[in-house]
This record gives sequence, structure tokens and C-alpha cells, in this order.
Amino acid sequence: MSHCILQIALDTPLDSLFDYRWACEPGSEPEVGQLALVNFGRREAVGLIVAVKHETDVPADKLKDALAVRSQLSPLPERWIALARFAAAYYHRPLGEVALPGLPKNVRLSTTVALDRALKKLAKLPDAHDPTPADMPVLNAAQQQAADAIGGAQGFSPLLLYGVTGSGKTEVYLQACAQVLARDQDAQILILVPEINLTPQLEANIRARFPGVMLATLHSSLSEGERMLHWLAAHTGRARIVLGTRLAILASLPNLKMIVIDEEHDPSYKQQEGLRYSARDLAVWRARQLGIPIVLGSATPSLESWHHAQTGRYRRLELRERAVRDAVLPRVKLVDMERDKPKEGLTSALMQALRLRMERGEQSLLFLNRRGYAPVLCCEACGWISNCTRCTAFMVLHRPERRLRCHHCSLEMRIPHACPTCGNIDLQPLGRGTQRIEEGLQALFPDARILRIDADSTRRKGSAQEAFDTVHRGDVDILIGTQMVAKGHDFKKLTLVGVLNPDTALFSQDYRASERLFAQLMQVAGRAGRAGLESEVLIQSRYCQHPLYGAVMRHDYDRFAGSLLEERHQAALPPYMYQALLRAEAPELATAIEFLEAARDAVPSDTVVINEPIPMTMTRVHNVDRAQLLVESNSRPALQAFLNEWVDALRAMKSRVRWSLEVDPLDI
DNA sequence: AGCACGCCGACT
DNA sequence: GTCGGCGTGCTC
Repeated sequence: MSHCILQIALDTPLDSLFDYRWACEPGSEPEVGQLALVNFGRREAVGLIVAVKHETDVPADKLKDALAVRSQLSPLPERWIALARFAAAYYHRPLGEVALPGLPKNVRLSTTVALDRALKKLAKLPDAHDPTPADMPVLNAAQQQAADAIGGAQGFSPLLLYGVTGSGKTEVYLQACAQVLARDQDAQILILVPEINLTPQLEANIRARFPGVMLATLHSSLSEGERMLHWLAAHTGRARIVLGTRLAILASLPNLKMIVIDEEHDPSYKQQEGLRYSARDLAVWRARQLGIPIVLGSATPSLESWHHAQTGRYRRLELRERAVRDAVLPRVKLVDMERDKPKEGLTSALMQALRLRMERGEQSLLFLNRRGYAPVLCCEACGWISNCTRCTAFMVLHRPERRLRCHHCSLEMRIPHACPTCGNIDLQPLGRGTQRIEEGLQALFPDARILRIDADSTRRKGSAQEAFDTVHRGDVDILIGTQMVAKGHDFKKLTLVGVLNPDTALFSQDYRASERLFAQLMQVAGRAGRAGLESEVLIQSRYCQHPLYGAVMRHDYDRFAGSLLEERHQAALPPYMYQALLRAEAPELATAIEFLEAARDAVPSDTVVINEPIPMTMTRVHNVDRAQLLVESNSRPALQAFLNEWVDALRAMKSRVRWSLEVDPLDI
């Protein structure tokens, strides 16, 4: 028996590939893209075969035999491996760390029972495929034009679908899907949404529209068994529509013919830990690689995409009107909190508006992006405040749970009955979170059916869906919630949106804060009046003259985006500048800073600006201090070339400080 | 990152 | 006497 050499990518931070021996007859070698089980160090691991060779530089005493090749699984396509290679190179991580976590855990086990079971289950599913849509609602002219432009696009076509909230973007996606599926019997379509909460509604729409088409969902709350089955359905080409959150961008889709990114501006498309990729950016890369259309839909596009549309790299499609007959955008009013002093967080204007909705039997939504009862507890006698002992943050008061809780390290304690420093028993909650608003509302409107939806009220699996169902059934008069309720949902009877405390974002250090606030306000405002009922949005503010609110009142994304882009241009910020961020963490801040200072001097460059190390805004989290170093360049290739050298130099420093590199960071 | 080896402190 | 603390060394 002769043998060959398999070059294998493994999920490890080591920046190299590993060679293994594999006994086989010439001509029957394993294929690139297959998975193999190997001994790695003292453990077993499943890796991806990225090359099959006949020689290796690895000394014979180190070379091991691979244990098994997963031949029941068809190889991952070359193009999928190319996607993983690109992501690995662009985000400066080893290939294995990109490629393997994208696969379901169950194919990476040393046993194949789960894989075999899932394959058997998939084989039993009926094979009928009928792309005929169940019905096709009539589109308005703008929608029809957009759907035809998408459905008829040839080759790589990035399309920015800019449509006001309620303009029927979903219907455009569905009809474009119908065109693609009708044209190509094998076509697969990938649809991404920002968060899991939005999948059930869209999933139901897709299933109702395409009853004869296999749909697979991919998101983090699937069980391992489900994930495996859905992933296989995509990989084998049987699922024609794949609906998922950002992680689905790494799904294997051999016949991918179109990608849809809904709410493309949404920050959840950026992974915030581990491999910090942007699913939206990878999606655009993937569409270019395959030469297929990609639809980026939003009422408030990211400035990056907006900029691309203006320079002609993306084609812009517009939906200026709401789709439902006679439905108009809600009227947005500002309530000046300096003149109309709030009681329990609510101005009299907002209370009156709530009362009116109660009388009419319509629903109201109060939006406050702050969970808990109060963001801080304090002692008025001595000035003590509920600081977290492990983080540069306050411990948030959670009254129903009777706890103080740090939202960053999840440290918890009972609410102290007396001030820990002076013994004063009269501790005061300062500020308002959703729980406190809920309590105040209950007192002000004893007859109202009030429901709070936030991360705390929906911890249990499935409880978020239950809560949304309750609202849809009409069993709620006043809904109070965080950003969870701001996105995507189509509440038919909702005619009032109250925004409670948006001002803090106006003065944030983060240059993206105003872009985000604008998007958030437009999005939450868009929950109102979708079914044609007259509706309004009340924004409580102390800074009513701020131009951002003026733009929200006029529903004027266009001009607002223009002025933000102008500012970004002046200040040399993205999208006119390309950035990367080196983060370091250590028990002492000085250690992290010292590491970054060494990093700053490690590789000189005249095409990249290397800034000074600074502590992160929230310096300490869970007892580690964090600092960061920003590098920027007006040329992406120059930045990438620098990062290549830099990462090598940083690895060579062999520092004990933990560090990580983020390309295209969102938060600085 | 895992995972094991290795050499010093307080417990059944 | 050993259980276990985390330093450091290696992974084809």
C-alpha cells in the first residue's frame, strides 16, 4: 500500500497547516475539501484537507497518520475554501480558525454517528421541488421595478434597495426569489437577517409563499441536531432558500445564485468576538466571486453602502412610498422635556397620546434602550454609587430580581439595605430602565395591559416569540422594550411610538453614534402605522433643536447621510479611511500599554498612520484592563500589506499579553 | 487555544 | 503523605 500526504487546516490559533500521511492506492487519494480525523497533539481533531501531496518537509518522526477521512460527506467546494481563505487573509487569522468553526459541531466529532444519522434523515425527506409561488401579491410600480431589476440582474450586481420602513422590501425579495428559482431549477438563495428574533416571521412568509421549496434556517439557537441537518441541506444543494443570521454567510451553498442582506446597516452583521468578520462584507465578496446579484436592503443604509451607491459601485433601487394602500409614514414630533417635565419618565404629551390610544383600542410602543430598573444605585448622603468591583461600570439595579447586576461581567449581588460606606439606609435609584418605566406605567394606567420585552424578560428559549405573539394577537395595549422591539416587526394595530431617552447618543465619543441613533429612531418609528392607521412618533428630548432630530422628523435619510458623509470626509474617517485596531488586555493597564507601545514601533511604515495606544473607554472588564491602538490608511491594500508584516512581528514578540486585531472595527 | 508535565503549598 | 495552583512547552 502506498500513501499520500494530506495538508490539513485545523482549528487552532497556530498560523500553519499540518501534514499527515494517508495510506491509499494511487488514483484513489482523498479530495481537497474533504474532512479528516487526525491526532493533534494529545487530542483528536477534525480538519479540512486543503491539499493532497506526495512529499512533505515534515521530519518522518513527527509525521503522523490521519485516522479517517469523512468520505460520506461530499467535499466542501473549492469556492467555499476560497471564501475561507479570503476571510482568513483579510482578518489575519489562520485558515483553520475560519473554516472549521463554520461547520456544525457534529461533523467535527471523532465519531460519525450524528453525521450518518443526519444524512439518513435528509435522504428520507421528500425530494419534490416546485418553485411555483403560492400567490403573488400585486406590487406597486416601484416595487415591481426593484424586483425585476434584482431578478433580471446578470453577473455580479450589488444592488442597494433603499426603501422607507413599511415600503414592502420583503415582498420585493420574495418576488425576486421567485424569478431566480423559476429560471434555474437548482438555484440556491441565501437571505440574511440581523437577529434570530426576525427569522420566525420571515420564515413563515417564505414557507407560505414557496410551499414546494425546501427552506433551511441557520442561526445560533438551533440545537446541534437541527444545525447539522440544515447545514447538510444547504451543502447538498437540497435547500433552495437558506435563511439565517450572520453565521450563515459561511454556509456551504454549491448552487448559490443570489444573496439578500436585510437591514444591511445593522451592527449585528459584525461579529464582536473571536473572528471579527463582517457578514455583509463577506457576502459582497462571495457575490463577486460567484458573479451573482446581491441585494442590500435598508431604510437607513450604512454610510459605507450609501457611499458605494453614490460612486456607482452599487446600483441604487428606491422605494419611497409605503406599500400598504393609504399607509403614510408616521408623523414625528419632538417633546421638549425642559418645558414638559416628565413624571415617571413620561411627559404629559406622551401620557395624553397613550391615553388616546387606549381609548381607541390601538397599541403603543415605548422604546428605551436601557434594561433593568435603574442604571445605578446611589447614596445621597455620602455619594457612594454602585460601581462594579471588576469593571469600569455601574452595577444596574434589577428590582424584580432584587439584585444589582453588572451587564459586562455578570457579577451579581443582593441590593444592599444600607450604604456600604456610611450606613445610610435611604439608597436612591438614579435614572430609568425598562423595568422602572413598566412600574410607573402600571401605576399611571392601572387598566392597561402592559408588556415589557427586553433581554431580561425573554431569557427562556422561545419566550421572546411568545411575547411577540401576544402583541400580534392584540392582547397588549402598551409595549415597552429595548432594541429587541425596534427591528422588523409588523405590528398591525400599533399607532404610537414613544422614544424615551435618546439624547445620550448625541454626545457620544463614538463617531458612529449619530448614524446608529438615526437608524434606530427611523427603525422604531417605522413600527407605527404599517397597516394604514394614522400614527405618530413622540421623541422626548432636551435638545429638540439638534439637526439629527430635524432629519428624523422629515424622514430625511438622504440629506442626513449626505451631511454625515461630508463630516467623515473632512475628518478623514471611514468610508474615506480604512482602519484596524490592535487590542491588548492585561491585569494591569500599564502592561497592556507597554505592549502596544512596543507594537507601535515594531514595523515602521509611511503608508499607514500608527496612532498612540490609549485605554479603552471602558478600561476594566472582569478584572482585566484593556487598551487599544488604531492604525489607519487611505488605501486598503496598503493597510493590508502593513497588517501582514505587523501580525508576524507581533507573534514574534512572544509577549504574554493577550492581544487581538480587528479589521474594519465598528466601535473605537 | 487545549492539554499535559512539573514543581511548590494546605488538607482528608 | 496527596490534591491542586498555574508557569511553560508543544502541537504535522
